[in-house]
Amino acid sequence: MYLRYLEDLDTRGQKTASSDELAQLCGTTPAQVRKDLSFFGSFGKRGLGYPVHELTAHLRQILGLEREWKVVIVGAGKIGAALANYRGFKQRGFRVIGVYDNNPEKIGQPWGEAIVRDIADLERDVQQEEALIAVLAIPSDDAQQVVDSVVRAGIRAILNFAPAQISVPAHVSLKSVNMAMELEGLSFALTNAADNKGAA
Amino acid sequence: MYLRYLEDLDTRGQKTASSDELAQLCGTTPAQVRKDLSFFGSFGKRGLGYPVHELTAHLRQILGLEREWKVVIVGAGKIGAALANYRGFKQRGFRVIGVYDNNPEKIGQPWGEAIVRDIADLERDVQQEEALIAVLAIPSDDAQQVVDSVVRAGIRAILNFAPAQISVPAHVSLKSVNMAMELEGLSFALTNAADNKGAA
DNA sequence: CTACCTTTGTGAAGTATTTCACAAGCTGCT
DNA sequence: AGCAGCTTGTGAAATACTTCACAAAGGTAG
Repeated sequence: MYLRYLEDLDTRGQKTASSDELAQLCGTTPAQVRKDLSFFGSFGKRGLGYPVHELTAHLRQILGLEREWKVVIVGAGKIGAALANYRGFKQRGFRVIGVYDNNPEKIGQPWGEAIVRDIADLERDVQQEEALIAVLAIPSDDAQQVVDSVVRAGIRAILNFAPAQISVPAHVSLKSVNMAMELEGLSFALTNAADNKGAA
Repeated sequence: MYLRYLEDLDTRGQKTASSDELAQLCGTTPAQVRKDLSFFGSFGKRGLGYPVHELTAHLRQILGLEREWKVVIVGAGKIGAALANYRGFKQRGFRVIGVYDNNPEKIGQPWGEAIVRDIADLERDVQQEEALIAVLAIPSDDAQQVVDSVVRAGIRAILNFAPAQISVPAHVSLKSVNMAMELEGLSFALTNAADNKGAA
């Protein structure tokens, strides 16, 4: 989160930013900003604040965004399309090396810059290309099966959009995004609106 | 999260579930499950576990899913399409009353069951229909402006997919989903893979 | 060079969350 | 009915996270 706002500031040519300023941008507190950043090192100058450009570079390194990550997208539906189109990925060093689906009508169709491939080739391609990240945008029923397959092929991290609980071995990182659950969280907030506060 | 798995169990006809079982499904601990549920009441039977069907009903009520929520989707791009198509919403009581865009080529086009409307009508429609939830799937630059507009019109909760920091008055709930940030989290996990564990 | 203003980095204090552990309660079996 | 085997609900302990508050620096103006 800090990285995003620091990049904005950097683009605008701002040289330094205080913990106070970052806190306001990120919707947190100055003390929080300082504690967070100090976990990774001592980047600021007392009396001045944090050097914007330098700190973005540090954060990029910490997050591992200096290198290029090869990503496969599984599922050529609407969510897959939204992701493949998302130019933020390329900018951040996430290169989509393939889009896969099991629907014969979709396989072979052009799709942005790429062509939808047969999910049967997924495991082989991941292994050959040494892709490390997979994005799952497929129905829940198929999710675990695909996960097992890409894990066999050497995937190390999975971003899951299927509303299903998925299990992975310890060496694989998993993050799930469930849109229905997000909306339900809002429903809860509205229903119990007594102490309702706007949150980020 | 509990609700999702309880519904699964209910569909499969399971009558009761222990905190142990729920914990395994949800990737947490039995003590956590019991503490969480006990916050809202005493639903379980000692020696038996939690009555699946009854508990789902309780949770739905707690989450405010008994009623219907009117939702507007702003942005008729890929993400908007993914959301409008998502049948999970209807099932959960979220009724999409309109899809809006500012692109003249899209306005008037059929779109699933609906027709894309002019974003200029958004504020009026929200007010007339008394929609309380807005989903934002638009470019970052326009986000805050649209937020201000729908807030004026009476919106009470916003689910934001634009990678922008948005501010809302205290009586409006806001949830943001940022896909680039999710991937960056995975990048961090892979980079610092020393103590890398699979997480939900 | 000194006085003064600003802002970091960080122990300590204060909150919040998670886990432990066990009494109390339910069911079924003999 | 009494016992045995589970499982909840919950104070207390342990752990994690956030906020406070202030010494230590860096900068600036005179």
